Amino acid sequence: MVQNLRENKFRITPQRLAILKILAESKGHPSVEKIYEQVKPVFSTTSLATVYKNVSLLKELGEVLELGFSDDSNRYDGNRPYPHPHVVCTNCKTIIDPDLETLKVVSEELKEETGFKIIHHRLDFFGICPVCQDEGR
Amino acid sequence: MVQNLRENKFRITPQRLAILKILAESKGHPSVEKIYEQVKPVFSTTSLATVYKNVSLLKELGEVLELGFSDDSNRYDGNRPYPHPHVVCTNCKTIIDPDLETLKVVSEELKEETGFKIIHHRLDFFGICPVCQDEGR
DNA sequence: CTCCCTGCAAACTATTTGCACCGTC
DNA sequence: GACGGTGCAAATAGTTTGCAGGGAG
Repeated sequence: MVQNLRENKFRITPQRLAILKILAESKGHPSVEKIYEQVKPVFSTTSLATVYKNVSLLKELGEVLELGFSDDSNRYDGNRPYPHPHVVCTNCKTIIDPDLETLKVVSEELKEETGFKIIHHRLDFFGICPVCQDEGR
Repeated sequence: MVQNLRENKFRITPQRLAILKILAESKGHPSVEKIYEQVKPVFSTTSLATVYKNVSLLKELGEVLELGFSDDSNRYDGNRPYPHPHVVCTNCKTIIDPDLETLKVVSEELKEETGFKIIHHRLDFFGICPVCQDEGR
Protein backbone atom coordinates (compact mmCIF):
# COMPACT_ATOMS: atom_id res chain seq x y z
CA MET A 1 0.00 0.00 0.00
CA VAL A 2 2.67 2.47 1.04
CA GLN A 3 4.58 1.47 -2.05
CA ASN A 4 1.56 2.21 -4.23
CA LEU A 5 1.30 5.66 -2.66
CA ARG A 6 4.96 6.41 -3.17
CA GLU A 7 4.87 5.28 -6.78
CA ASN A 8 2.06 7.70 -7.43
CA LYS A 9 3.94 10.53 -5.79
CA PHE A 10 1.71 10.85 -2.76
CA ARG A 11 3.31 11.89 0.49
CA ILE A 12 3.43 9.64 3.48
CA THR A 13 2.09 11.68 6.38
CA PRO A 14 1.59 10.20 9.83
CA GLN A 15 -2.19 10.70 9.59
CA ARG A 16 -2.27 8.93 6.26
CA LEU A 17 -0.17 6.12 7.58
CA ALA A 18 -2.45 5.67 10.59
CA ILE A 19 -5.60 5.49 8.44
CA LEU A 20 -3.90 3.06 6.13
CA LYS A 21 -2.88 0.85 8.99
CA ILE A 22 -6.39 0.68 10.39
CA LEU A 23 -7.80 -0.30 7.04
CA ALA A 24 -5.15 -2.91 6.42
CA GLU A 25 -5.36 -4.48 9.85
CA SER A 26 -9.08 -4.33 10.52
CA LYS A 27 -10.79 -7.64 10.06
CA GLY A 28 -14.19 -5.97 10.02
CA HIS A 29 -15.52 -3.54 7.48
CA PRO A 30 -15.18 -0.17 9.17
CA SER A 31 -17.21 2.93 8.44
CA VAL A 32 -15.54 6.30 8.03
CA GLU A 33 -16.76 7.18 11.50
CA LYS A 34 -15.21 4.03 12.95
CA ILE A 35 -11.90 4.75 11.28
CA TYR A 36 -12.02 8.26 12.65
CA GLU A 37 -12.56 6.99 16.19
CA GLN A 38 -9.62 4.64 15.85
CA VAL A 39 -7.28 7.23 14.41
CA LYS A 40 -7.93 9.80 17.11
CA PRO A 41 -6.13 7.95 19.93
CA VAL A 42 -3.11 7.53 17.69
CA PHE A 43 -3.12 11.01 16.24
CA SER A 44 -5.46 13.11 18.27
CA THR A 45 -5.76 16.13 16.02
CA THR A 46 -6.82 14.22 12.92
CA SER A 47 -10.02 15.57 11.42
CA LEU A 48 -12.93 13.75 9.89
CA ALA A 49 -12.32 15.54 6.61
CA THR A 50 -8.85 14.05 6.40
CA VAL A 51 -10.24 10.58 6.89
CA TYR A 52 -12.70 11.15 4.09
CA LYS A 53 -10.03 12.52 1.81
CA ASN A 54 -7.72 9.61 2.41
CA VAL A 55 -10.33 6.94 2.15
CA SER A 56 -11.44 8.19 -1.24
CA LEU A 57 -7.84 8.50 -2.32
CA LEU A 58 -7.21 4.87 -1.41
CA LYS A 59 -10.42 3.90 -3.12
CA GLU A 60 -9.21 5.51 -6.32
CA LEU A 61 -5.88 3.78 -6.09
CA GLY A 62 -7.76 0.51 -5.78
CA GLU A 63 -6.46 -0.26 -2.30
CA VAL A 64 -9.80 -0.31 -0.55
CA LEU A 65 -13.26 -1.39 -1.62
CA GLU A 66 -16.28 0.78 -0.93
CA LEU A 67 -19.20 -1.43 0.02
CA GLY A 68 -21.83 1.13 -0.98
CA PHE A 69 -24.52 0.78 1.65
CA SER A 70 -26.75 3.80 1.43
CA ASP A 71 -28.65 3.52 4.68
CA ASP A 72 -26.58 4.58 7.66
CA SER A 73 -22.89 5.00 6.98
CA ASN A 74 -20.85 3.64 4.14
CA ARG A 75 -18.31 0.95 4.93
CA TYR A 76 -14.95 -0.07 3.55
CA ASP A 77 -12.83 -3.16 3.14
CA GLY A 78 -9.07 -2.77 3.18
CA ASN A 79 -8.21 -6.43 2.98
CA ARG A 80 -9.86 -7.47 -0.22
CA PRO A 81 -9.90 -4.48 -2.56
CA TYR A 82 -11.82 -6.31 -5.25
CA PRO A 83 -15.52 -7.17 -5.56
CA HIS A 84 -16.63 -10.08 -3.44
CA PRO A 85 -19.87 -11.13 -1.77
CA HIS A 86 -20.94 -9.86 1.65
CA VAL A 87 -23.40 -11.13 4.20
CA VAL A 88 -24.80 -8.40 6.41
CA CYS A 89 -26.64 -8.97 9.67
CA THR A 90 -29.42 -6.39 9.71
CA ASN A 91 -29.60 -6.66 13.47
CA CYS A 92 -26.03 -6.27 14.73
CA LYS A 93 -24.54 -4.83 11.51
CA THR A 94 -21.78 -7.43 11.32
CA ILE A 95 -20.49 -8.09 7.84
CA ILE A 96 -18.77 -11.29 6.81
CA ASP A 97 -17.14 -12.42 3.58
CA PRO A 98 -18.36 -15.85 2.50
CA ASP A 99 -16.63 -17.94 -0.13
CA LEU A 100 -19.01 -18.75 -2.93
CA GLU A 101 -17.59 -21.06 -5.54
CA THR A 102 -20.71 -20.91 -7.63
CA LEU A 103 -20.54 -17.16 -8.19
CA LYS A 104 -18.29 -17.53 -11.21
CA VAL A 105 -21.00 -19.41 -13.03
CA VAL A 106 -23.41 -16.51 -12.61
CA SER A 107 -20.96 -14.01 -14.09
CA GLU A 108 -20.53 -16.20 -17.10
CA GLU A 109 -24.25 -16.52 -17.60
CA LEU A 110 -24.54 -12.75 -17.38
CA LYS A 111 -21.86 -12.11 -19.95
CA GLU A 112 -23.76 -14.23 -22.43
CA GLU A 113 -27.17 -12.79 -21.69
CA THR A 114 -26.29 -9.08 -21.95
CA GLY A 115 -23.67 -7.53 -24.17
CA PHE A 116 -22.25 -5.60 -21.21
CA LYS A 117 -18.58 -5.19 -20.55
CA ILE A 118 -18.59 -5.70 -16.79
CA ILE A 119 -16.18 -3.65 -14.70
CA HIS A 120 -17.20 -4.71 -11.25
CA HIS A 121 -20.13 -6.08 -9.33
CA ARG A 122 -21.73 -6.17 -5.93
CA LEU A 123 -23.41 -9.09 -4.24
CA ASP A 124 -24.82 -8.63 -0.77
CA PHE A 125 -27.09 -10.78 1.32
CA PHE A 126 -29.04 -9.27 4.19
CA GLY A 127 -30.35 -11.35 7.05
CA ILE A 128 -29.94 -12.39 10.65
CA CYS A 129 -26.69 -13.94 11.80
CA PRO A 130 -26.64 -17.12 13.92
CA VAL A 131 -25.78 -15.19 17.10
CA CYS A 132 -28.74 -12.81 16.78
CA GLN A 133 -31.00 -15.73 15.90
CA ASP A 134 -30.09 -17.45 19.18
CA GLU A 135 -30.82 -14.30 21.11
CA GLY A 136 -34.26 -14.50 19.58
CA ARG A 137 -35.20 -11.57 17.41
CA MET B 1 -51.35 -1.93 -5.48
CA VAL B 2 -54.36 0.24 -4.76
CA GLN B 3 -55.93 -2.78 -3.18
CA ASN B 4 -52.95 -3.25 -0.89
CA LEU B 5 -53.21 0.38 0.19
CA ARG B 6 -56.92 0.11 0.89
CA GLU B 7 -56.49 -3.07 2.87
CA ASN B 8 -54.01 -1.32 5.09
CA LYS B 9 -56.34 1.61 5.60
CA PHE B 10 -54.35 4.13 3.64
CA ARG B 11 -56.24 6.79 1.78
CA ILE B 12 -56.21 7.07 -1.95
CA THR B 13 -55.34 10.65 -2.75
CA PRO B 14 -54.80 11.89 -6.29
CA GLN B 15 -51.13 12.62 -5.57
CA ARG B 16 -50.63 9.14 -4.22
CA LEU B 17 -52.38 7.63 -7.17
CA ALA B 18 -50.21 9.57 -9.60
CA ILE B 19 -46.98 8.45 -7.94
CA LEU B 20 -48.21 4.91 -7.89
CA LYS B 21 -49.06 4.99 -11.53
CA ILE B 22 -45.64 6.25 -12.52
CA LEU B 23 -43.94 3.50 -10.56
CA ALA B 24 -46.19 0.81 -11.93
CA GLU B 25 -45.91 1.90 -15.53
CA SER B 26 -42.29 2.96 -15.75
CA LYS B 27 -40.16 0.41 -17.49
CA GLY B 28 -37.00 2.04 -16.19
CA HIS B 29 -35.88 2.38 -12.63
CA PRO B 30 -36.74 5.96 -11.73
CA SER B 31 -35.12 8.06 -9.03
CA VAL B 32 -37.22 10.09 -6.62
CA GLU B 33 -36.30 13.18 -8.59
CA LYS B 34 -37.48 11.58 -11.84
CA ILE B 35 -40.76 10.58 -10.26
CA TYR B 36 -41.21 14.12 -8.99
CA GLU B 37 -40.65 15.55 -12.46
CA GLN B 38 -43.22 13.20 -13.90
CA VAL B 39 -45.82 13.89 -11.24
CA LYS B 40 -45.66 17.65 -11.55
CA PRO B 41 -47.32 17.89 -14.96
CA VAL B 42 -50.17 15.72 -13.71
CA PHE B 43 -50.55 17.35 -10.33
CA SER B 44 -48.62 20.56 -10.33
CA THR B 45 -48.63 21.36 -6.64
CA THR B 46 -47.17 18.05 -5.53
CA SER B 47 -44.10 18.50 -3.35
CA LEU B 48 -40.90 16.52 -3.25
CA ALA B 49 -41.59 15.62 0.37
CA THR B 50 -44.80 13.92 -0.64
CA VAL B 51 -42.98 11.85 -3.22
CA TYR B 52 -40.47 10.76 -0.60
CA LYS B 53 -43.20 9.92 1.88
CA ASN B 54 -45.13 7.85 -0.60
CA VAL B 55 -42.16 6.03 -2.03
CA SER B 56 -41.06 4.89 1.41
CA LEU B 57 -44.61 3.94 2.25
CA LEU B 58 -44.79 1.76 -0.84
CA LYS B 59 -41.40 0.33 -0.05
CA GLU B 60 -42.64 -0.73 3.38
CA LEU B 61 -45.74 -2.29 1.90
CA GLY B 62 -43.45 -4.28 -0.36
CA GLU B 63 -44.81 -2.75 -3.56
CA VAL B 64 -41.59 -1.19 -4.75
CA LEU B 65 -37.97 -2.23 -4.46
CA GLU B 66 -35.29 0.23 -3.43
CA LEU B 67 -32.16 -0.40 -5.43
CA GLY B 68 -29.85 1.21 -2.89
CA PHE B 69 -27.26 3.00 -4.97
CA SER B 70 -25.47 5.43 -2.72
CA ASP B 71 -23.69 7.58 -5.27
CA ASP B 72 -26.03 9.98 -7.00
CA SER B 73 -29.69 9.37 -6.35
CA ASN B 74 -31.41 6.26 -5.17
CA ARG B 75 -33.59 4.42 -7.64
CA TYR B 76 -36.71 2.33 -7.44
CA ASP B 77 -38.38 -0.53 -9.24
CA GLY B 78 -42.15 -0.70 -9.21
CA ASN B 79 -42.52 -3.69 -11.47
CA ARG B 80 -40.61 -6.35 -9.62
CA PRO B 81 -40.86 -5.59 -5.91
CA TYR B 82 -38.57 -8.47 -4.92
CA PRO B 83 -34.79 -8.80 -5.06
CA HIS B 84 -33.41 -9.49 -8.49
CA PRO B 85 -30.15 -8.76 -10.28
CA HIS B 86 -29.41 -5.48 -12.04
CA VAL B 87 -26.93 -4.50 -14.66
CA VAL B 88 -26.00 -0.84 -14.55
CA CYS B 89 -24.24 1.06 -17.33
CA THR B 90 -21.83 3.39 -15.58
CA ASN B 91 -21.80 5.62 -18.62
CA CYS B 92 -25.44 6.26 -19.50
CA LYS B 93 -26.94 5.10 -16.17
CA THR B 94 -29.32 2.67 -17.81
CA ILE B 95 -30.39 -0.23 -15.62
CA ILE B 96 -31.61 -3.52 -16.99
CA ASP B 97 -32.93 -6.66 -15.30
CA PRO B 98 -31.25 -9.80 -16.62
CA ASP B 99 -32.57 -13.29 -16.03
CA LEU B 100 -29.98 -15.40 -14.30
CA GLU B 101 -30.97 -19.00 -13.81
CA THR B 102 -27.79 -19.83 -11.97
CA LEU B 103 -28.42 -17.36 -9.15
CA LYS B 104 -30.46 -19.84 -7.17
CA VAL B 105 -27.47 -22.10 -6.85
CA VAL B 106 -25.46 -19.34 -5.22
CA SER B 107 -28.13 -18.69 -2.59
CA GLU B 108 -28.15 -22.35 -1.69
CA GLU B 109 -24.40 -22.45 -1.35
CA LEU B 110 -24.58 -19.40 0.90
CA LYS B 111 -27.21 -20.87 3.17
CA GLU B 112 -24.96 -23.85 3.80
CA GLU B 113 -21.78 -21.87 4.30
CA THR B 114 -23.11 -19.33 6.82
CA GLY B 115 -25.80 -19.91 9.40
CA PHE B 116 -27.60 -16.75 8.29
CA LYS B 117 -31.32 -16.50 7.86
CA ILE B 118 -31.41 -14.47 4.66
CA ILE B 119 -34.16 -11.89 4.28
CA HIS B 120 -33.17 -10.34 0.99
CA HIS B 121 -30.18 -9.76 -1.22
CA ARG B 122 -28.75 -7.45 -3.80
CA LEU B 123 -26.80 -8.35 -6.90
CA ASP B 124 -25.62 -5.62 -9.20
CA PHE B 125 -23.20 -5.61 -12.05
CA PHE B 126 -21.59 -2.37 -13.22
CA GLY B 127 -20.16 -1.94 -16.66
CA ILE B 128 -20.59 -0.49 -20.11
CA CYS B 129 -23.67 -1.34 -22.14
CA PRO B 130 -23.43 -2.39 -25.80
CA VAL B 131 -24.66 1.00 -27.03
CA CYS B 132 -22.02 2.96 -25.14
CA GLN B 133 -19.36 0.48 -26.25
CA ASP B 134 -20.21 1.17 -29.88
CA GLU B 135 -19.96 4.89 -29.33
CA GLY B 136 -16.42 4.22 -28.21
CA ARG B 137 -15.77 5.09 -24.60
C1' DC C 1 12.21 25.67 -0.22
C1' DT C 2 8.20 23.91 -2.55
C1' DC C 3 3.91 22.11 -2.60
C1' DC C 4 0.91 18.70 -0.97
C1' DC C 5 -1.68 17.68 3.03
C1' DT C 6 -4.15 18.87 7.05
C1' DG C 7 -7.69 21.01 10.07
C1' DC C 8 -11.20 23.96 10.66
C1' DA C 9 -15.55 25.74 9.47
C1' DA C 10 -18.68 26.62 6.14
C1' DA C 11 -21.13 24.68 2.08
C1' DC C 12 -23.78 21.10 -0.10
C1' DT C 13 -27.17 17.56 -1.15
C1' DA C 14 -30.38 14.17 -0.35
C1' DT C 15 -33.70 13.16 2.74
C1' DT C 16 -36.70 13.92 6.91
C1' DT C 17 -39.63 16.45 9.95
C1' DG C 18 -43.04 19.89 12.22
C1' DC C 19 -47.06 21.97 11.63
C1' DA C 20 -51.25 24.21 9.77
C1' DC C 21 -54.58 23.38 6.35
C1' DC C 22 -57.17 20.29 3.21
C1' DG C 23 -59.88 16.48 1.43
C1' DT C 24 -60.88 11.41 1.78
C1' DC C 25 -63.66 8.24 3.97
C1' DG D 1 -66.68 15.59 11.04
C1' DA D 2 -62.36 13.10 12.05
C1' DC D 3 -57.93 12.40 11.13
C1' DG D 4 -54.55 10.91 7.65
C1' DG D 5 -52.14 13.27 3.86
C1' DT D 6 -50.14 17.28 1.80
C1' DG D 7 -47.09 21.30 1.11
C1' DC D 8 -44.08 24.35 2.73
C1' DA D 9 -39.95 25.58 5.08
C1' DA D 10 -36.76 24.49 8.28
C1' DA D 11 -33.91 20.73 10.32
C1' DT D 12 -30.79 17.00 9.85
C1' DA D 13 -26.86 13.87 8.51
C1' DG D 14 -23.27 12.47 5.83
C1' DT D 15 -19.96 14.13 2.94
C1' DT D 16 -17.30 17.74 0.37
C1' DT D 17 -14.87 22.01 -0.21
C1' DG D 18 -12.05 26.50 0.45
C1' DC D 19 -8.45 28.29 2.47
C1' DA D 20 -4.47 29.31 5.53
C1' DG D 21 -0.77 27.28 7.88
C1' DG D 22 2.48 23.20 8.53
C1' DG D 23 5.55 19.48 7.40
C1' DA D 24 7.28 15.83 3.87
C1' DG D 25 10.38 15.42 0.18
